Amino acid sequence: MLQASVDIDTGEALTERQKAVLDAALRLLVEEGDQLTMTAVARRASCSKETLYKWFGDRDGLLTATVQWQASKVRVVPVDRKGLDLASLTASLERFASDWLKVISSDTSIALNRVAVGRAGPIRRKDGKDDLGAIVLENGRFALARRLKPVLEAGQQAGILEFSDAEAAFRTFFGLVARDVQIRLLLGDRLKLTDAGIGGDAVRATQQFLALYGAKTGPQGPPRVG
Amino acid sequence: MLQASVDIDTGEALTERQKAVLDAALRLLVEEGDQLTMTAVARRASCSKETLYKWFGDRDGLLTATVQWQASKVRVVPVDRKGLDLASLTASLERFASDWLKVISSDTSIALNRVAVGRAGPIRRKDGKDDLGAIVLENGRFALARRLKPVLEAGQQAGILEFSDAEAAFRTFFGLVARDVQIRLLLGDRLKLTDAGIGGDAVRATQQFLALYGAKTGPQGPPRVG
DNA sequence: GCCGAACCGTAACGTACGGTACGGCCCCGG
DNA sequence: CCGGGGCCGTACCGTACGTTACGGTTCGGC
Repeated sequence: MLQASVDIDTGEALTERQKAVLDAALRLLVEEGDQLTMTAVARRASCSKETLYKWFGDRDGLLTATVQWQASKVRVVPVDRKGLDLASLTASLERFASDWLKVISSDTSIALNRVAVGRAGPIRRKDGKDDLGAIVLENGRFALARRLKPVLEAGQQAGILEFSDAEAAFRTFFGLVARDVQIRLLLGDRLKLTDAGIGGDAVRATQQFLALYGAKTGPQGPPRVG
Repeated sequence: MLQASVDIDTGEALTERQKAVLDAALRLLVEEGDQLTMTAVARRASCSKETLYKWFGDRDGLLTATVQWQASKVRVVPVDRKGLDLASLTASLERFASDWLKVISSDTSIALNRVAVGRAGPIRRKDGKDDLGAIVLENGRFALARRLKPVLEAGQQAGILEFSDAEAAFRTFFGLVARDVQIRLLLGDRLKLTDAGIGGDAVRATQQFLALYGAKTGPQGPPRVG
């Protein structure tokens, strides 16, 4: 059968109607998890199953398009590397930490990660091509690394941070921020994250990271850890 | 219909034959992921489906019993709190970190977490009772906390560690050890963890943890972080 | 040796769901 | 006004799989 067009591109060429259908699928995914059916999507989106199959090929294509559609909705705010000092670096790191905690604790992220994890089994992908897990990883953890690493390197060049491996530094920051939150949420733990709690965690993680990677020769000593 | 006996107890009262069946199911789970069928389990275990249903009630019961069976296989090695010094505490923490990394990177753990995550959707469990996610969480992350917290508190009483909240300290250690490993593996990332790499990560995480929570008034200063 | 219980192997049933076909409606170019 | 393409709604098909039923076999107790 002919491949649907949205199977290959990055999901940019979508009509408004198609976006609405994918939004409906996304909402359904959040509500019902992986066992959403094509019939349910068609009913929720007020479209016919025939249209779904024409647009997205099969159930896999619909799922992939939905994940890519959600991924395309998160956009990056670049950080200016000019006039970087400890205060602005701290603020940036806290911002990253707070944003990341908000993302991984959101219903949408949890639902998407659930379906991607569930489909990442050993023998999936007969064509070996799409792979939801790779998409989620690319737009989650790796996207965060791409955004954060320039900040870390700028901090290094400004003499505020000290590390030999930016990747290792990033992964430490990642661990300090996320800790056990994501796996607990994915496993269904009723973990309540308030805005205040997220803010406090962001501050704590940032302070811990600075304590580990802050330059000892800087204008001031490493901040205390609470 | 009558409830099967193993549905309610902790999985202790299992015959050897039943254990063999669960081991077969476990192997199949690792190989094929969540889409293992009752027929496949019966064939692999050389037993009849009727027996499976008599013993475990339904597919859910078989899955639950399998997860509990695997959980019951990991046993705890208690740590002696006598004669605790920095060296022995460091060794203990490195041991915990190494063990934990080995666990979360094992095929069995990945497969079990996959199925538990996949089944932890919003509306699962009509009876609201079993919940694979809770079982995995209880025997994974929370079991680790129960084992590690006494060590941390012993370190605190020995004047080696300083913290006000043992739970927070544990979660930081957890984050420093696991970082992004588990979510990447669950999402299908081909992350290769060698024994040497695990050992190095355990040392690094332990040093970072001691740098953050080591008592500043101790016999020696906080160790340097590599 | 005989009986019943437990169990194996397999066939059969029912259902849910992915995927397809078809009739009808709307809209747009001619 | 007419024809065709795109889409909706729905009925339909095929299959996979959970679940049940049944005949045959083994085994422990008497």
